[in-house]
Amino acid sequence: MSKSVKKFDWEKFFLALADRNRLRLLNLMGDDEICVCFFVEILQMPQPKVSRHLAYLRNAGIVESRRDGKWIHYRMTPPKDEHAVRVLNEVRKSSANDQEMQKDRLRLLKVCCAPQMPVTLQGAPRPVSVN
Amino acid sequence: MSKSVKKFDWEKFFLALADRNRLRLLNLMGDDEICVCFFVEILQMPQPKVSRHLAYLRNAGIVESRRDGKWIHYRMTPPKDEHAVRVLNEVRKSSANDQEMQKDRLRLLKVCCAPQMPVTLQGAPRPVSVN
DNA sequence: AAAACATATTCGCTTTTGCGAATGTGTGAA
DNA sequence: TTCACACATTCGCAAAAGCGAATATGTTTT
Repeated sequence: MSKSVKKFDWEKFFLALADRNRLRLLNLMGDDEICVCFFVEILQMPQPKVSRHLAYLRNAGIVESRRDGKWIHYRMTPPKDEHAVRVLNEVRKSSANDQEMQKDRLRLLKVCCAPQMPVTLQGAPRPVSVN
Repeated sequence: MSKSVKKFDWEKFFLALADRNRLRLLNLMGDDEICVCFFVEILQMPQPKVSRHLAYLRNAGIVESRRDGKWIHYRMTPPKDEHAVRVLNEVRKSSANDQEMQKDRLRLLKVCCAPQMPVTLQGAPRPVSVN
């Protein structure tokens, strides 16, 4: 058993990135921790769909989650492989140039900073960097 | 119509990379031009399978092909998006650390440099950098 | 304890992907 | 022109992915 650490699974990693929904989720996370309800609100997707895609990213080792009472926060986490880390950086840089991705981020900012958040988000914990 | 150039398709790009067969093909190409029969011989895969995966890579804008008499050579080509180019560079660097990928490259070297190539490759044009 | 809430998972279903087998296409040799 | 060769494409099927709907799980509120 040459190594106890399992080899990084590139297939799973790329498969996780091969979906626009998931790229949008990653884009929204950025350097922050965001709770699921925000994804649902911003991306206007049914909650199970969001959860499914987040699970996909989690299984690929791209994001981690943290429970906070009723809420669960997701954040990006550096993959086990250094090259994969750099791939993700490129993805993020690329998202910065993308029309729809920019819109998503703007929507997130607008929603979070609004004096009163939408009904569906009443009481939800805002992303940290927006506080 | 803000731009006449179509946006780079990240989904298709990552989907193309999300398959070990295709990663092995890319690894064998490296900086060279290689003809299909070599892929078939080295990877020990049925020819239609190899062609299908090569077509996948071609459609994603990752490789190009060139006809040379009966033979068709494939080579990597820089994607339209600069970030995608860097992603590919990381993939290649990562392959350099991979056990099976190394074996594949060794097999290629050994087969090409042998005084007499295997029967299935008699007369086939060797990859350039091996000449 | 029960109800309300945020999120995760399961269940059918449709669409897509990958495969081997068979067939098609373009090129050079006989 | 016929054949052989290198490669591409098509076909039918099995496996996997994505989806909405329904349901399950864990947490807080009442």
